[in-house]
Order: sequence, then structure tokens, then C-alpha cells
Amino acid sequence: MKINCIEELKKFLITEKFSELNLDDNLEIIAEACPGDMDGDITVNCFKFSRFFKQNPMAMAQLVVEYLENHSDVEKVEAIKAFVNVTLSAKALHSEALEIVNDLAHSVQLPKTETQKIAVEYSAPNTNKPQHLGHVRNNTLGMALASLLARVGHNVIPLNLVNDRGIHICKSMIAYQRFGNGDTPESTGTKGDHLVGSFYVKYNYELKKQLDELRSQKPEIADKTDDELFLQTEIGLATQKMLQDWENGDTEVRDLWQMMNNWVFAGFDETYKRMGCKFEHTYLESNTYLLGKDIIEQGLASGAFKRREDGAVVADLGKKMGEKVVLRSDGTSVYITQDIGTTIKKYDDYAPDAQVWVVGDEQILHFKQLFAIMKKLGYDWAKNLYHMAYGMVNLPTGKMKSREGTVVDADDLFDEMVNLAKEATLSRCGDEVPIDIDERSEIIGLGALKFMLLKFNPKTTIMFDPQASIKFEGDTGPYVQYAVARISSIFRKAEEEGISVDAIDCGSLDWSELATDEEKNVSTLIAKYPETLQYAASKKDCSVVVSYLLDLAKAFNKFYRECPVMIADTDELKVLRLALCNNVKEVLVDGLKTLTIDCVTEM
RNA sequence: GCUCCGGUAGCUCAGAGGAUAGAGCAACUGACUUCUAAUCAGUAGGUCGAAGGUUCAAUUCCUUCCCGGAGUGCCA
Repeated sequence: MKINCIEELKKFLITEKFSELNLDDNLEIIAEACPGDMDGDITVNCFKFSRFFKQNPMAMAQLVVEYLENHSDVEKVEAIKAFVNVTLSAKALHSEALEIVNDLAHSVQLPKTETQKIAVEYSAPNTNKPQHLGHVRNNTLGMALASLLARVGHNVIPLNLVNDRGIHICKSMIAYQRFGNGDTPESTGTKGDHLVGSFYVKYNYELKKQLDELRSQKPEIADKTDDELFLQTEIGLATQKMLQDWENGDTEVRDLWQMMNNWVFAGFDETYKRMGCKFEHTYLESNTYLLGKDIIEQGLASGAFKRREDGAVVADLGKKMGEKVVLRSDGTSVYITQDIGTTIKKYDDYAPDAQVWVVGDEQILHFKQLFAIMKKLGYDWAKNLYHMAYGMVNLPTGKMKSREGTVVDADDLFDEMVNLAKEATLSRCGDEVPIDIDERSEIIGLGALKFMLLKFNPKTTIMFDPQASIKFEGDTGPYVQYAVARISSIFRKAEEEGISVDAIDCGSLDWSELATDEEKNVSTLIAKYPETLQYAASKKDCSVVVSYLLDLAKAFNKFYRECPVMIADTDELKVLRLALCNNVKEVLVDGLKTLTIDCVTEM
């Protein structure tokens, strides 16, 4: 973290002590938080930079001690091996924290020269079924990442690309034609995406029936895969015909498609609204699926691609990625053709410096190939394309499969979380049921879910056990929200006594009074906030922010227990602790908001 | 076969060259007439998958191997 006396130490070492070495100041001397069982607030690890000054680590540590023990911000300094543990004066430490909080909007921002315009594509659902827990992980990661990048100063363009056409969309449509009975969301009282999804399940049931019949009728082909037999079934053939009709603009098919997609979009809107997903723009694949073909032609002309003997156009991507087909021999697109097209379209539409895709890790190779192709095509911005791959969400019973209906539905999951939050609230509030119980439960329930999903490193495969995963105690979102609620409660108490926290002039307080470990630990953590957000943003990893918020909330809860605020020994101490609480609250609320999680004032 | 990701406490996960490897859950003990116990304090729990190597220092980097997962389509 950036601590004044350490910055000054660095300056002293470079420009005075070792001036004859003519060093530039790109050296980082990083103050780390001192381990809990050691005496001190921050630690300077001299192993890390002693070589820079051509010193041995122990001698370096001695020099650091000599400088710091005379510094006015430092109370005590002690070297253990090459670790220098520094006890800062309470006044200096709390001032560092206050400085950050006083200008929180700006203090976490990167220098303007380091900020970029970044397009973040996430969610990307199909319109044949409602969203499930896997999509919820994607949405949560995507919106939090977009929010985090924006928070540190990037200009973020959140984008969605809805897969609203193709064979799988036709499957729901065929099933609706056959089994729909003219049902609508209104007539059945069913959310549109769920209604359409039910026909996707019906379709797969029917397809399986036909496949079974086919296999029993023709044992000689029984060992072929479902995909291989698809076009030999009546329903498979009908589905393919419908796709062709759609592509030819058949009015009846297009009308059915439009109607069912609109149902799904209405359903998605509700889900997105509840999660808080917002997009600058939503691309529809029905508008973009023909993009890219012209680029293939250009690439062929420029030599980036070549036509294989069988007629397919391919990109040679070397040993590891192999040869990738970018256009079929019949001249039609494959998936990567569209991806090439939409990547360029996004660039043309927004001119981003960088593009990020939040897409599952099963597509890692696909994106490596896409990026390699973009480079091959000569786009200089192709070096700033990034696939944020995340792991799958599995259930104790195994993998989630939409077509088998073994999924945790997003909307059901939200309801379940919110209901549990409501029960937890009711069990604690006694006879007086809060008026805003539903609003509160929504915030706590959704907060718990998002926090849980963000806690894991994105690339880990999550095992979601509903029984074990839905918790409001321990390392959870509500734990952090609870710390905020506790502070709000203290502020209400202060208000009753006529003390307005907003009116406290923090700058003029004598912070040296707040000298307990609990009080100082809180400020040490606050001092780390800006670099924590920036580090998380650079790694595109929100779990860094999650662990930070847990640490800060934990430090606050310890403080809460040990240092009474409203019944502090003196009025002066009371005001100081209120100010400290306010610093904590500002950072916790800001951190949660960065993760797209809201807070409540009472729990 | 090849490529990528993972293997750390009973469970779910942090740590990515530095001090005696950490949290939460579960187990056990204790703390609510107190600013909210969705909390706090404590006990117990480890051959960091295995073996070599690099280094003053390796759970972290390198090599080989074992185990689990994913990818390896003119699918998306």
C-alpha cells in the first residue's frame, strides 16, 4: 500500500543514500500489512528490493530501520531477518485512511494514461430456454467485472450477444407447433422464457422417443450417435426444414419465431432486472450471423487463409492450435466466421482499446484460435482481446443439462435465496415485522448469491450444493452487509443523541487517540483499498475484492466488540470512533457496490 | 495421443518466490440485562498429489510421473 513514510523512504534511498548509483525511481517498495502475530502495522520486505541497491537483505533492513526510526509517522520499528515491521503512529495511519475515504470516487482510480475503453461481452444466452445457475454465474461475473473495471476508471461498454436463431431455437418452435395448443405466457400464467423452455424439453423427449424407435427398427445403425441419426428421424428432418425456411424468410416461420423470441426476451428482461444486469447494447445473432464472410474472402486474398483441397477455407494456426476451418466447403459460415465478424463489428461500433468475453472455459481453445486469427488478419488491436474463462457449475448430482431438465433455474434460485433471507430476518426481528421486509430480503438474498459466486476464483469449477451453499453466516455477502447494518445502527443511535455523523469534521480530529490494535487494523485495511481494486481489475478477478471485503468486515467486527462507540469513555473518543465507523462503511458500501451488491441499513 | 485447467485441514476454498501455510463450514469450549449473537473469543484438525531440480529461501518456478476435469468437429 502507499504509505507516506515508505514513499519518503524510497525517495531518500534513491536520491540521497544511493544517489551515486543514479537509480531511476521505477522501484516499488511495497508496504504489506504486518502479519497478525507480529508487532507492527505494516511490513517492509527487504528481500524484495535489496538487490536493487546492491545490498544484502539484512544490511538493507538496517538502513530501513535507521531511516524510519527517525520519521515522525513512525512509533516503533524492528527488523526481523530482512523483514522490517513498522508501528505507525495512530495519527499517521488514520490520516492515510481518511485521505482515501475523503475522495473515494477518485482515490481508487488509475492514472488517466492507464485507462482504456473496454468492451465486455457477457451473458450471451440462447432463446430456447430460461437461464439457469450457469448463466447466473456468467451474469454475475460479467456485471461485476464490468463494474470493477469502470470503478478503477476504465470506460466500459457492457454488451450482450443473444443467440436467437439456429437449429436449437427451431427445436422449441417445432415442439410448440405440435404440442403448444396455442398456449401463451398470458394464457398459462407462465414467464415467457419458461414457457418456451418447456417446449425445448418436450422436443428432446419426443426426439429421444423417435431415436429409440429408429434404433429398434434398424439394429444395424443402433450404435450410431444421436447426432448422426438426427436427420433420419421425422422430427429432426422437420427441424432442419424449419431452419431452412427461417433462413429463406418464410413468413409463417418468422412470425412464430418472432412471437416466441419476444416471450423469451420479456422473461430475460425480468431476470436481468432482478440481477441488475445492464447492457449498453444487445446484439442479436439473427442480425450478425452473416457477418464475417467478406472478411474470409479478404483473408483469402491476403494470404492469411488458404483454400484446402476439399474446398473449405482454413487458417493455419501452428502446432498447438492446428488448422481451423473458417468457412465450410459449401461456402456457409461456421461459428468462428460469425465471431470474426462480430469482433470487427464491435470494434467498428465502439472503437474499444480492448475486448473481453466472459464465456465458459470449454471454449478456451476457440477463443485462442479467434484471437490468433484476428492477429493473422492484421488488426493491431487484436493483442488486446481477452477471454475471461470461468468454470462450470456442477451439482452434487452431477452436471446440469438443460435438455434433461437437471438444472437449477435462475428465477427459482433467486426466490429460494430471498425466501431464506426473509426467514432469517423474521427469526431475528421479534414481533415487529419490518415494513420493508421484502425489499431487504431481496437485497440480502441476491447479495448472498452473487457474493458466493464471486468468492471463487473464476476458473474453478464450482460444486453447488443448495443445502450447503445457501448460507448467511461466515464468509458470505450478508456477513459484510451485516457490518454495514451495524454501523448504520450506531449512526441511528448517534442521531438520537444529536450527533450527525455527516457533520463531523474528520480532518480536524486528533486521531492519535485511536491507538488500539483493533482501531489501527481497520485503517491499515482501508489504506489498502485502492491498490486492491486496481490489482483485482488488472487480474480481472473479483474474488480479490471479495476477500478484501471479508477482511475489512472481520476487522470491523473485532473493533465493534472491543471498542464501544456510543458508550466510549469520552465524547472525544465517541466522535473519533464514529468517524472511523464512517470510513469503514464508506469502503464496504463502495466495495459491495463495485461487485453490484446492495446494502441495507437494518438486518 | 496432444493441449489447457485443477489436486492445500473432514468439506468448500484462499495463498503464486519470503517470517511458524490461512479462512469459512462441520466438531468441541466459552461470550447476549451491552452500539444488532447474520457477531466475537478459543480448542482441534496439514507429508500443500509424488519424486527430482533451480535458489540464501519452493506449497509457489522448472522437469518427469500419478489422479480428476475440459478441449481436441466443415458443432455451438
